[in-house]
Amino acid sequence: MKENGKVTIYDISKKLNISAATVSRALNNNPKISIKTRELVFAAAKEMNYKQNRLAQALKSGKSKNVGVIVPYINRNFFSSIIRGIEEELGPHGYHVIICQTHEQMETEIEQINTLLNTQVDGIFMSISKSTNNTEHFKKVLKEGKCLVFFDRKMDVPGVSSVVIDDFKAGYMATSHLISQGCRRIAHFAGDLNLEIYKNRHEGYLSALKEHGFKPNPDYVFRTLSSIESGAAAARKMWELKEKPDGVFSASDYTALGAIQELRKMGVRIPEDFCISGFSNEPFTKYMEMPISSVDQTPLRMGKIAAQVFLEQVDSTEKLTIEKKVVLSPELMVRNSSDRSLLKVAGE
Amino acid sequence: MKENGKVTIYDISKKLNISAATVSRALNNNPKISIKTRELVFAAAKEMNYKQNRLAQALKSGKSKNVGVIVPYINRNFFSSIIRGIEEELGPHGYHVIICQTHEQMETEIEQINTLLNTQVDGIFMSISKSTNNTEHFKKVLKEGKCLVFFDRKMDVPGVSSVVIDDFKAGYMATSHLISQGCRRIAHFAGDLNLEIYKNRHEGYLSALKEHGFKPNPDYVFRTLSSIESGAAAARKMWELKEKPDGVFSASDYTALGAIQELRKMGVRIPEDFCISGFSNEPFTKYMEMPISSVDQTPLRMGKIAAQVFLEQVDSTEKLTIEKKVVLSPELMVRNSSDRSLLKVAGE
DNA sequence: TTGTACGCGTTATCAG
DNA sequence: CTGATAACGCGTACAA
Repeated sequence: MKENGKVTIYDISKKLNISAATVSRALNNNPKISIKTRELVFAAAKEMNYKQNRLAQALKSGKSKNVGVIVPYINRNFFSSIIRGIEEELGPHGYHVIICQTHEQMETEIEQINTLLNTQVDGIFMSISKSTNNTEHFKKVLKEGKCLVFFDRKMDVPGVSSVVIDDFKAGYMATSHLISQGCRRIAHFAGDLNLEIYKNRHEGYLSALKEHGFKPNPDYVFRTLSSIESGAAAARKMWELKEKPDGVFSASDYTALGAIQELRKMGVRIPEDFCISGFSNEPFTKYMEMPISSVDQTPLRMGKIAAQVFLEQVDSTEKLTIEKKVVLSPELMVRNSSDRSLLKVAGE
Repeated sequence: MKENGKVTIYDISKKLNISAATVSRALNNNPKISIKTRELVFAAAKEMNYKQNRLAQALKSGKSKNVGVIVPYINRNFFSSIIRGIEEELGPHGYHVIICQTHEQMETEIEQINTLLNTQVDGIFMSISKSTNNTEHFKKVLKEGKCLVFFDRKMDVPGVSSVVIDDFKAGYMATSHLISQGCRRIAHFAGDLNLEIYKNRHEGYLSALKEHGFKPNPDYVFRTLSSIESGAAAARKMWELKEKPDGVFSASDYTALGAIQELRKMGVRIPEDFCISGFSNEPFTKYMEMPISSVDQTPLRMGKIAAQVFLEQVDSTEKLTIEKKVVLSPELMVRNSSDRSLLKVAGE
């Protein structure tokens, strides 16, 4: 055994007095090799503690068996769950997952894409940053012949596949649910309406209102950030209205939480006086004493499906650029913050 | 521009009628190259949209500029925060982070290590799985001359650095805090005492009791899992005791949460009748209507420091195998579930 | 200051 | 079935 643990097929070939090419073939189970030689090689390989050098393999084949995943922040539950899905789907196929963060900055997003391409990844998965307003860097990925898959936050780029949830439907579902609970003046905490996902949630909200015969009231739509403070502020503004809402569909769980805290301070009873549904199914929503209804985006499934789309693409017969758009259905988790069905029974 | 975007230093050298070596040197800012040539090369490189192939570089240099991070599950807040810390510290140094999951299985842990070594990573960061009871695979990493750094869950292996928090101190702090709040019969939800971290928390708990003149009561120590159900079960068992505890230091936030829910059902007032502190500072603990006290393990910092340890190691003058043990101090986050200081004031 | 030649570890092609 | 040779893209002694 050599010092630094770097055993190559050459070392094996010398020991066995055969050529390195033969060793390589034996190791790769090439059919045109004698069983005897193969066994000899495997035995020697094991004995010498040989390991394939995937770097050399990659350089030769042009396939690194690495993929990059770019997200705003990896320690957000939603993103880390997606990454988990990708890893679990791709791992068994021999891929490694390289992670990158953008911190919501387009410049770093561009930089991350560049370094990933330098590293010769076989594909890139990503959720675009909030500040991204340009698609040049995405096109570059395609130009290099690499596969690109968007998840959740996407832009329309020809040739790029995407996996998202149906945000329109999610908004529609949540709002309809509130209506079914007896809410009549439903507000909306909208998030950044420049982002496709928030726009779609908003439209789903409007659609549900109209379909049930309610006239949307622009005063009921609040621009919010995804934070507790923003939710509290929105709640206060909401309560200054002449005709106070009796429910809200919030495009963020954090905003929903802030609103709940604020409304409680003001003595509003939930869900009796006011129903609320959040978005993302953040872990905390189900742990509260008053669990918060929320829309689950099934991130694990999202990651797995994104990975499957990638696999189809790379396995497919070469240059045929497929573009696949997968739209997943969200799941509404109804919890106490919007569930009036058990109110009368609860006589504790 | 070539078809597949694969521009090499050869393409540049041809275009400029110089040798590839000169191009390489110019690109690497080798001092012994004329400024004029350098500028010519840079201009051509930019124009031809040249990108360094890090794979080839890595094969040549023996340094891939990739590190692997192995954790049980990446979508646990604690782990994803550590990974974030590692990425943010290492990214600026040109490293990429490859993530792997063990699902708490030693066999997959071994496999992940092997494939990471095959990929020629420059180092491996990891938190060992619960079922790991053997150090052979760790030694193998060292034998290959790669740097290994444990974080949080570690084993003692000569030559391996580690970054952990002081679990003993954490247990001591939390327990002392409960005592300071007037608790006299303090229980402990212990987790898996075979794991070093839980053992240390338990010992910190015992130490605090003794130091304050309390005699530890074995009946007050409960073996628990890190789950809500386990916490509820422990609470019930606890309440069957003749002398009921009046506080608990839980080694897990989930267990603490389960206990709180169960105790409330039984009409126990928190923190008046019973104080509780959890562990990990999971996001949900601070969002509850009754925020839960918890020990913050400062995972972001932990990741950054682990990365720094790695950098010191690889930058150091070669084979000198350094072994660095960093022990971080935990931070106790005191919240309502164990804070009696404001009880009399609260007259709302 | 620049060019030549070689090697990193592997696989594919072409002979034999 | 097996061996020699080239090539993937880059960096670097050595020579000029």
